[in-house]
Amino acid sequence: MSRAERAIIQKSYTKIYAVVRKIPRGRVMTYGQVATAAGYPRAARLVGTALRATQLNKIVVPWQRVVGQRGRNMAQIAIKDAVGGTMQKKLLMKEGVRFTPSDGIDLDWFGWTPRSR
DNA sequence: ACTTTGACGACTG
DNA sequence: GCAGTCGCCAAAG
Repeated sequence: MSRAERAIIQKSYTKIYAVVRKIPRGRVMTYGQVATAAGYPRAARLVGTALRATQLNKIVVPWQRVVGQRGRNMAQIAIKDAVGGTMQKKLLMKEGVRFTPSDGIDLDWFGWTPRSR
């Protein structure tokens, strides 16, 4: 493990990863919800930065379960990061998450919060 | 030390 | 529904 990795992990990212790791299979959380649950109410961007770091540092977290507003997938992730054609949408569908015609997710059904089940 | 950027979100017009 | 603005906090330049 490099110094850079430890440095990043030790910071508040740990809280964010902890939250993400708790998301059950087949459920999703929005960036905003994760930020709030981690203790940063309106820092949705921080979550994005944190998840980005996990990929660069090969940290294992179910990042595909973190989606944008209303469950809408961010276009860039779907296309870009497809390291091997693995898109977030595909991964989620594999877990049983269903998408609306406009690529949205019904958060009332698939959404999850630390205190929901 | 300062500025820009970023897997975002809420609010406004 | 869409475009513009501001807020957040950390990393990168």
